[in-house]
Amino acid sequence: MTSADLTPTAWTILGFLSLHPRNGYQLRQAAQRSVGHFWGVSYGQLYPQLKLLAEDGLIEPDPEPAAAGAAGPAGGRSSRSAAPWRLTQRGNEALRGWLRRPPEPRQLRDEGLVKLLFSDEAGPTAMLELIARRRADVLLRKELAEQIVPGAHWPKATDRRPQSLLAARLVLAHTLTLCEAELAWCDTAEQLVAEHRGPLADHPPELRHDA
Amino acid sequence: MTSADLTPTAWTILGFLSLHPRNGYQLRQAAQRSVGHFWGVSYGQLYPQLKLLAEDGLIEPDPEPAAAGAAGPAGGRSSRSAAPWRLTQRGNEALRGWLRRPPEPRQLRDEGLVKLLFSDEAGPTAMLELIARRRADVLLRKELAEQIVPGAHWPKATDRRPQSLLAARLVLAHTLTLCEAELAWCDTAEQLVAEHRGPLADHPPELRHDA
DNA sequence: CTGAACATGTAAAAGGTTACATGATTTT
DNA sequence: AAAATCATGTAACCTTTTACATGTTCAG
Repeated sequence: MTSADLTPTAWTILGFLSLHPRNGYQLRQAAQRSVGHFWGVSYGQLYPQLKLLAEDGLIEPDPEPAAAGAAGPAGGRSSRSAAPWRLTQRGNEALRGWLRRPPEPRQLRDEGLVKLLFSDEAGPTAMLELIARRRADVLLRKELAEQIVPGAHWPKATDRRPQSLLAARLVLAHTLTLCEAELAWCDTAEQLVAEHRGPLADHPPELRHDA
Repeated sequence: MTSADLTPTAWTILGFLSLHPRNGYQLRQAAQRSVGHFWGVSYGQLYPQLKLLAEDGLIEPDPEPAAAGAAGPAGGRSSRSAAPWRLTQRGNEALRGWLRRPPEPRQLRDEGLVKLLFSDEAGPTAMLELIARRRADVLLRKELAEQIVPGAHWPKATDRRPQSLLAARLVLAHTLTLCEAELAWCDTAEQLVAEHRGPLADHPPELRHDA
């Protein structure tokens, strides 16, 4: 049970703790902010998983010797926040093992797209509504991502800071690229619906999407 | 319990049946092929849901009077296939109601991205591997999508065929657009990792991604 | 005749989300 | 003093996935 059996949520916890120690609340916040749109972490899983990880000896309470230096606006916890967790040696090893294994295939559940697929009979207005809603969602996602500047506010005193911030930048770029592509799709999609509404569309004779 | 309470899978079933009648097996195949990459439908859910939908009077066995016309390579069921289901009037109404309601927010679980985010310490090779794997996945997804021609092989005799095939085209375009964007990201990402590996990267002083 | 594809189901387990419940601390 | 934020947890529910189990039909 030492290394391979953890739940996806548990691995995420280890990952975030590998950047620096935090408590449960901070953990969920970090996850929410930085990977929320492609990796949900809910309280319901978080605390039980923390307990399990601690029992397995993969994480432990941080003695937090790092009260050093400037208690700047970012670096220091104000007076007393709850006990942060940190990775143990074994936790670190487990994390590295996980990172080396090939990732699970990505899973997407996009009800909006499904509705769109079936909306031929529902009419162009319904389609436009789905597209508009999607645009709004993507726009929001993109704006949230743009507020992220990879790595800022890393606690100064605490070590363990990754040598580079390349990874964070790559992930950020991924988000932005896909958001932009999806916005572009929204434009074309709206156009196509509009065109279709007008000339009543001659559609090619034989085709196939579902069989 | 008539209309609003169905599971996501059940709505998908209704959606596909609204295009034309099919049996469970065909249903799963259609779902797999056309929306598999953004909407999973597994056998474990499928048959129980079919039963429930039938009990609720939203679907019923198709009397299949449509043995008419050419028994071409595509149109006709060869000799005897299993009983197909079709939408009832109430099923159709329920479906339309669902289509009008705003969709659930899309949910993504992308372990590859999470691993990438934590792979700074794992090194450039690990990163490149993650990117390469992603490229392969996306490429496959794109190729599968390209084989789809919206609407072909719709059973000729059966009516209920949507007036347009616009919806299928939009969904297809969505898939292709996003695949291409992701492939472009793979290119840049690989480049960035390579650059980083070389000059040892001067990275800007203060930043922030997770806090 | 043999293997592939067709076809339908069940049971168990895993996992996640939501809602509920509670209390401390900090800010207004 | 009240409200917001911090903080930790539990329990029920809901779904999906996976594995198992079985039988038929069709093509080579």
